Amino acid sequence: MDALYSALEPKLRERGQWELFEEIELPLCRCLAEMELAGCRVDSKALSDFGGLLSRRAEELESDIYRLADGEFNINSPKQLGEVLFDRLGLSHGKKTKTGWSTNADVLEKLRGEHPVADAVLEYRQLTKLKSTYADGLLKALDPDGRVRTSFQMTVTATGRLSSTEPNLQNIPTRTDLGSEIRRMFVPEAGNVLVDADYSQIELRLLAHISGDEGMRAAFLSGGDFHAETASRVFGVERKDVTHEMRRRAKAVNFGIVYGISAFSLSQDIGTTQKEAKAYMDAYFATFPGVRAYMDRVVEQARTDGYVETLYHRRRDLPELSSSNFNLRSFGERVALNMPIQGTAADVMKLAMIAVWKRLKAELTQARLVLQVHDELIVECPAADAEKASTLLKEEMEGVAQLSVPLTADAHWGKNWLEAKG
DNA sequence: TCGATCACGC
DNA sequence: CCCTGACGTGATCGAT
Repeated sequence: MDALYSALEPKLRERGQWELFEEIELPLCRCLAEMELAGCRVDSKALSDFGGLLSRRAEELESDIYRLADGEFNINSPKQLGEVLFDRLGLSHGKKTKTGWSTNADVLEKLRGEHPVADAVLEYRQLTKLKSTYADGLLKALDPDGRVRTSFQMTVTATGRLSSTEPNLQNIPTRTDLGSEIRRMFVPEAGNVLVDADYSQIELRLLAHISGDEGMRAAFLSGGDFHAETASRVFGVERKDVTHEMRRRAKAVNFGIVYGISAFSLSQDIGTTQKEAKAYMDAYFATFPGVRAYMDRVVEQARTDGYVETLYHRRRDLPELSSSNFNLRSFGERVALNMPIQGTAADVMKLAMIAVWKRLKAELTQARLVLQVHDELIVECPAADAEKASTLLKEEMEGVAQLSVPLTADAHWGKNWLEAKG
């Protein structure tokens, strides 16, 4: 230990990362260890019943697909599926992969009007994914005491996020009604509840803070619906005249900006022409000029330094920026834009976890942190402590960093993870 | 065993 | 014009 400290401490200090180590990474270790040890209780009966339901429905779809395709084949093989769809049935193909025509969800959705088998395959894919990865996967990982225990990795991601393996509890379905049923099967011990608290728009708030863009800061300070506020400013209409479609498009632009999106991908996202998507991006940058200035600044700085860093000095090296390969260089630029935002969000969440963990130890000894999903924390506690735990989570998550825009978190509780999501 | 494809999360 | 959204994990296929 002494040898490691004497070798590594000066290196960290030189890079301005000693505080990152002492105040974030090191104290987080114990917190994560306790979370891993606590695990999450799963209703195994409900899970295995659900698995049975999925199997039966997948089997029905399987025979539908064989009938519609006029022959049997391995639906799980993209190669065989592609041959059936594009060679035998002659359906129109979209983009290519390295090995043939793509059969991904994007492509199948476009084929919906062309042949009923597309819809059947989409549904088949959803069911078999839920069955194999979640129903079977979680049952396989179940410990004898009825709890699943993930492993949180601190040294895997390039941005400072955690990752979760064996089982991955950071990608439990939420998007579809059928998929989110899996969350209903994450339950507390008898007499307990699950409390779920999540940051609202943390990455966009950090973009507003870090870029210092006045318009974007004002949109958050107004306390309203941020995507609708964005739409109002970008489309130049009164807040009350923002349509559902305008909000949807503004949301897609907000989302894409954080990742360094192109006009092409944005147009794919919102279903417009590339020209129209570019017009939205231009309007966005005209509305929030500080964001564009920040993006130019961060890429320029990254080219000079060879790395980017978060507010807490977590660093990512970017050798890609000096590549002669256009695609690789472009990738480096997108990473330079995204890492400081995503990474600072990860830093903030880690600080919040440490703060929550300390206060729970002092004030709610029966409560324990059980999961983290990037912008969301889940605590299991006695039902009688639900209100206190919710308040504690909200206070610590919101108070952990002082930004030039409000940092807000919402907390709910329930008798399972789905309910606790609120 | 491993790369490719696909699909789930944020 | 290049070619096209960050970060992850896991199941499955199929070539080796």
